[in-house]
Amino acid sequence: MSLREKKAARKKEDILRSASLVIARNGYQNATMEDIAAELLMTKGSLYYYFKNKEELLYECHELILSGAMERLEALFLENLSSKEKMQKAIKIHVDLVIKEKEVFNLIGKPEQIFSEENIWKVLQKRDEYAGIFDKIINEGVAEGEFVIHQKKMARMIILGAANWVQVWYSPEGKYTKEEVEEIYAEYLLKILM
Amino acid sequence: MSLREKKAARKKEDILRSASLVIARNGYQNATMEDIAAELLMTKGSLYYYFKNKEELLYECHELILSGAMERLEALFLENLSSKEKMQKAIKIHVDLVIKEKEVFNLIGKPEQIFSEENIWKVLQKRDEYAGIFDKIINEGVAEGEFVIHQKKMARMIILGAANWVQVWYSPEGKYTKEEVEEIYAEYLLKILM
Amino acid sequence: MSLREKKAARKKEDILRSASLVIARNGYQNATMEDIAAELLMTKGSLYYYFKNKEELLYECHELILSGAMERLEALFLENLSSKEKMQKAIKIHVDLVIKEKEVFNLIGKPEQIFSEENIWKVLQKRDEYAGIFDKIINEGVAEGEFVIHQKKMARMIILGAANWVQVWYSPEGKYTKEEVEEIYAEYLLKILM
Amino acid sequence: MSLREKKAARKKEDILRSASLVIARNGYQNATMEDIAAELLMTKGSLYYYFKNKEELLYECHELILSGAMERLEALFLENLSSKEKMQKAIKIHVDLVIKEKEVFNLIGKPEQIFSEENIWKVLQKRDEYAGIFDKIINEGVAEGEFVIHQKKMARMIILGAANWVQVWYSPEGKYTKEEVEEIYAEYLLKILM
DNA sequence: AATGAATGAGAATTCATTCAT
DNA sequence: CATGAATGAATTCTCATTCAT
Repeated sequence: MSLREKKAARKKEDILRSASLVIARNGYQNATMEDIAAELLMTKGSLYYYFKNKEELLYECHELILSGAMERLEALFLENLSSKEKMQKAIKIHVDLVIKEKEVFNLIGKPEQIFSEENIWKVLQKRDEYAGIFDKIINEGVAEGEFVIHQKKMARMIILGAANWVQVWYSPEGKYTKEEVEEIYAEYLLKILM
Repeated sequence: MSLREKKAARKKEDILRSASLVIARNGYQNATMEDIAAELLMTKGSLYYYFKNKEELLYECHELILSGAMERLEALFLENLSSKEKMQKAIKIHVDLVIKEKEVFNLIGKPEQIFSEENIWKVLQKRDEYAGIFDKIINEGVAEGEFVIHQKKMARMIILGAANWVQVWYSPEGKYTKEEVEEIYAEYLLKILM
Repeated sequence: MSLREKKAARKKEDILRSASLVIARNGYQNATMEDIAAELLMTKGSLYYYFKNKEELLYECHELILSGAMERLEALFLENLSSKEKMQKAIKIHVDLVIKEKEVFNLIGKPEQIFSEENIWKVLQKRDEYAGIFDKIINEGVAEGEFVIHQKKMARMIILGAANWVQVWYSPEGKYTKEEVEEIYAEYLLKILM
Repeated sequence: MSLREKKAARKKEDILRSASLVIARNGYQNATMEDIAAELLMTKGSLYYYFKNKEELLYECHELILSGAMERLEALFLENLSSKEKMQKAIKIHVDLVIKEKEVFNLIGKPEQIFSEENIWKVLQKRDEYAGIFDKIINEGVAEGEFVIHQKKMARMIILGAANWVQVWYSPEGKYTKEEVEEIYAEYLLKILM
């Protein structure tokens, strides 16, 4: 990758980060290309130099954020952890993600309303991969007798669903710090698996 | 209430029901007044006879659905039930609601993006009242020693959050019936309180 | 057709007429929806009440103009005319059309640059039908020995092509009146068929 | 002309040739500077080193193509040909040009929609010069008794107009070769002058 | 000479909302 | 009451053009 290309790649990431921010603030539909550009002190025209259209921009946001989170999750398998510990850490990572990326993450919920044919299945696939990591932890835990649960998929849905909701009520000015929330969620949600 | 008023009130409810449907299908932003009217074989102009504007229409949808659910929840206190039983039934009612009203219910999540100043606090208030019923059950359960939990609010958030997420993945064509989902959720989520 | 519908149909025609005018003046690509609306003292938003989009609007322009001309051409077959006379009258009608509708007519030339998949073949079809009337006159004339020509299609192309070009140079302020042009074209182009 | 200048001049011609191609394919308005540059494996920014703007580029296309054609036409006067022969050859040259340069040539039709004040009259002038060659052949033919025609200008309009239209329908995959079309057009159009 | 990047002035289109009838 | 019609503000996207490097 040449210097030029590196620079361009960095710029693209900058844009994605700003976009995430604006989208998190206003919601996807309410975030206009103008808003996103303004955040970067650019003009909206310039965004189209880097991204073919708004959907593409969003798609790459989604990709960036989810990929980052997946890396963190996968790293858990390199450490020497019990399934319980793995799941607790995974929950914390997920809550962290949800709080930091708010809206962008939330849109995972109803991609059909946002993405077109060509992207939708890639989005769903990525989401499945992401969820798959949690499934893997649950399966391992069950296999090793650490977890006792029959409806494994359902348990995963509950865990991720509960954590996603944090986005809705959490505020840094609130009663709990992010770390406390992570801690409590990790503890309580683990109960479901026991 | 005169006959005329009664008729109007019934019409209003019809509209709200159609609106819920369309919004659940397409999402709030994607549901146009035209779509909503079309569902009722009306023209969009007519909607404005009954509702001041789109926000108002949505607000009343929200009101209608939540009020209905609250009635059902409150009825639980008239029966002679243990806290566990109450919570299980409450969860089932909530999951039922979430599945049936999908999007409309979901928008509870980010009212700031949709409602204006004047409505927002009323919406938040209603939501608090709704959540308050779950809090009440939890509090009673703790007082009576049925539940063992310290972070009571957080537990309630987890329960409602997890249940809200059902909206995202549930499909009537899927592996589980609505009743099975309700059953499993009620069972698993109760673990959090024990 | 109810009164309402008649009114709407008339309005649609008004719009088409204005659109033709503006398109004739500026060319299709340069004629903005705003321009077209302004000509009618409307706002561009209103145009979308009557036409789904710009292409649709243009398509109907095309349809209207060509249909009108075809009626006039077909009427020739009801009169008792020799093929020569028919062709002369047909040429006059065509020149009249070309002068009056300038650009709108011209765009027939390269519909691929303007119309999308769904409309293009309808446009081509219509164009073929139109040209078919000239073919019919030629064929009859040849059958009856009035015309002597081997490459019949080519002759028709020459006649219509030559007449289409009038659009480019004709000006009401110029040396010839419309009627004179029609007369001379009818006379000279007939030579090709003899 | 220095070596540098020669190189630049050659590059300019390359660009013009590519531009002609792209414009012929897509039409002037649809041909973006990007498209034209891409055809040459350049970036659009570079085009502005050679041409002031898009109009200028088009203007020079026009100039190049018409000048080339005029040279070929003028060469006819150096041969020892009858007026009939001259006109037939001229028609063939023109048809050849029309087929090869399609769109670029066609835009001669409505220069007002494309060129600005400063260029328009130069364009019109060039066009008149071009047409003037045909007029000259006609005048000579009439003077020498080879042609019999009163409305000489009109006859020229018919001849050029008919030939211009070839652009619209001709396809190399069609029934006739370019040479056959030229032959037939030359033969039939000559009838007008007799 | 060439290019990557940015810009800004439109253009088409959508849609909540209004209003006369 | 209901509707057809009109509006205008907002939004996405396009592209010729510019300019620092």
